[in-house]
Amino acid sequence: MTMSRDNRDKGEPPITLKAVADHLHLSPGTVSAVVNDSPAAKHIPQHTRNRILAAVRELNYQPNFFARSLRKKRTYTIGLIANEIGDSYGGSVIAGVESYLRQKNYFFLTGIHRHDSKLLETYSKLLLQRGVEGFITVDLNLPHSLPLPTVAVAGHRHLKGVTNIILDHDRAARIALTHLLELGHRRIAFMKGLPASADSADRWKGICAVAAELGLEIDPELVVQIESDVSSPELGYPYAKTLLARNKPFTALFAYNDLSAIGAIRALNEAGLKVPDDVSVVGFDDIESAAFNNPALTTVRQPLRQMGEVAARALLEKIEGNRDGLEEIPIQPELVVRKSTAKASVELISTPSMQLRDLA
Amino acid sequence: MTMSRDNRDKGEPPITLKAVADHLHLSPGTVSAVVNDSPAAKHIPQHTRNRILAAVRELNYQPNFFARSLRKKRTYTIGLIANEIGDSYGGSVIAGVESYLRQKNYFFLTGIHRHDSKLLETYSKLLLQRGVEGFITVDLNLPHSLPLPTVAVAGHRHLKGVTNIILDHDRAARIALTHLLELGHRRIAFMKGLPASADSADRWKGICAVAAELGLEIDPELVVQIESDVSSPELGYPYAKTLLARNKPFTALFAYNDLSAIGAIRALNEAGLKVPDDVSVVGFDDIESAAFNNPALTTVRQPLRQMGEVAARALLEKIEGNRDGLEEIPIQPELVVRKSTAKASVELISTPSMQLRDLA
DNA sequence: ATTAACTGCGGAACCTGTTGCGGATGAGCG
DNA sequence: CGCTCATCCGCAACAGGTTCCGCAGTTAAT
Repeated sequence: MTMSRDNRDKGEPPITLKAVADHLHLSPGTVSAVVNDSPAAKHIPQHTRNRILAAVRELNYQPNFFARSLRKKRTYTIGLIANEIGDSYGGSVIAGVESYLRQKNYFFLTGIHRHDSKLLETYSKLLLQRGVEGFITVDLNLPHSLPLPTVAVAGHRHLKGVTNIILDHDRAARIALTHLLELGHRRIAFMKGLPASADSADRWKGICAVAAELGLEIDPELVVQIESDVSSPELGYPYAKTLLARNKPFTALFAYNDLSAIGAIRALNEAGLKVPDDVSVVGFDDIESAAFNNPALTTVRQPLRQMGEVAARALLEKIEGNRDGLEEIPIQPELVVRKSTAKASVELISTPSMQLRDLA
Repeated sequence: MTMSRDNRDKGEPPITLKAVADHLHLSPGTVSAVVNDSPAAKHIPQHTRNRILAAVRELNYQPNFFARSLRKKRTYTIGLIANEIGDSYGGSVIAGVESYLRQKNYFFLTGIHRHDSKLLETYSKLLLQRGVEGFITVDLNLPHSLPLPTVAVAGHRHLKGVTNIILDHDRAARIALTHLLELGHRRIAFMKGLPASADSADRWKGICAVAAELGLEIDPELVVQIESDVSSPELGYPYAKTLLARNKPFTALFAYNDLSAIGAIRALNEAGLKVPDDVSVVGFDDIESAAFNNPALTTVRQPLRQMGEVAARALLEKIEGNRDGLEEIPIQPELVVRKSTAKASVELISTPSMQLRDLA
């Protein structure tokens, strides 16, 4: 019944360095030197090397990772601190990190804090104990710098030893707003992101700067602040409702991200407004479902996966080069025009589209 | 310029057990016993314990994880082998795993194989070297069992020592087909999943069995086999086109999963068919974007996050209890009726809806 | 008054590799 | 033949904990 497998206790004992050495009537030190091709092996003749390498293969010797780490103080492991692992933003970035680390034979341990700042502290301690050699944070404003090389994806604070991977939010605002202006939109509504989301402040600053430059006035009544912290389109739905309830006409909406754009479209449809006929909607990120939303979303693309790869590469350079590296790595966004934006209809500007809803 | 931080070489030396012991004029062994509250500490009086614990706090002693692992042969780490980390299916399961492991102070290392079977072998070796104590696989048919306790999410092979977490595909087929039949659908098209996806075979078996039982005939011409391996709605789009090209009328489509359903809806729309007016579509999984698709997707919900949690719990029980555990843990699906299914229109059955397209 | 049992803790071995130092061996040279 | 030097490799310390054994000293039981 309780037939224990006892993989830990019984079974063939693993092949240790000593076992290989005994097998060859050599000392562990010699075998170690050859296996690692260390400077100490300078004077080991080829003949002996071959014998050792053959035995290593024959016995299928696998060095004990922990013994090695203990001695060398290298773990080839980094800590990845993110808000969530299953959402489309974090998931894409993490996939990028993973694929770069894989090439370099590194692994990562995750600390998923779900915006709980206490968890953040706990995690950084736990990961430190586990010997990570650096950190990557995703969509997080670090309250203070960490005691190891760090790369922050979408981090904005300038902290000692932290490299920020940041999108060019000015350009992002410029391409999105120019697109909407060219389509004839003047009354544009905006969503501001959750303050806990690292990009929120900069993205908004970019929008304000570019709007001023382009002569576009931002009506405070057409701006809503997102307050909830979910990573589903539920993120945009209630705030679009709020916007509609203000009864101020608008012909376009620049959402905080794709999720909130999709939720907003749902709310607009429910109010009897068609996208893009009555209202154009622009998203942000270009997550996978953006292209397959109905209507397909016009959005500002962030190369999320690539940002993950760049972050991983920058971190390994800091770790292995033992240098501080760049303080900032800019990433260029790109406008992807799909079906959720169209020419502003003139009538709707004079006859506020809101009234359609009021009649219904 | 090249001011090296050298966190690894310089800086205060970390507090070791020996440092604490010296500070207290005790031996490392004694301190260790108290810190771990081990049986050896049975005879250590409270007074001494307090002294030790106070010093530990005061000096902020953090045991070296690697030294500990080396000696105890426990790592509190598991290996997670999945196809992809950033997609909505894998991401949700992984989020569930993470949240359970977190509570138990375990971590996980990932092996993302992207359906490359060589990578799978490489990964299981690498993870083994890194001392993982068990494996969780996600959406993968293991070719052979692994030398450690394993839990397979959506695994179907019966292998020694492997616990499968599987959805009740019979029930899944029953609730979906019953729903469609009740709406009057008789000509139902199906998508079969990629053979590399672990659920494909069982899901199809369930559909065939239940269809037979309910007296529904499956027309082979209304069945398409998915052959591509992407995790975006692109997964369904071309296959829905194929289906349409066969020119066989159908009033409903049971897609392989939500992604393929969303892609299929796009293809149907492009062919001039309205969902659900002309064709009803049922998805599978209930990923986050299903609810916010337009039309909102009727789908068979798999509690993915919960499946991840259950997998993690089952694995830790196997590891810590040193038992084989259950061979199978069934999970119940649930039908979520939204807006992509509706009554079959009678005319469309007699006048095949395909002809609408042919006229256009 | 022995003896046994218990208390409190030190010492040493062990886990598995890595590394600096130096010993042994043989060849070359004067 | 003795000396030097290069070659090849073993030894032992070390990384930081864990755990078993057992020594003293004290207390309780016989």
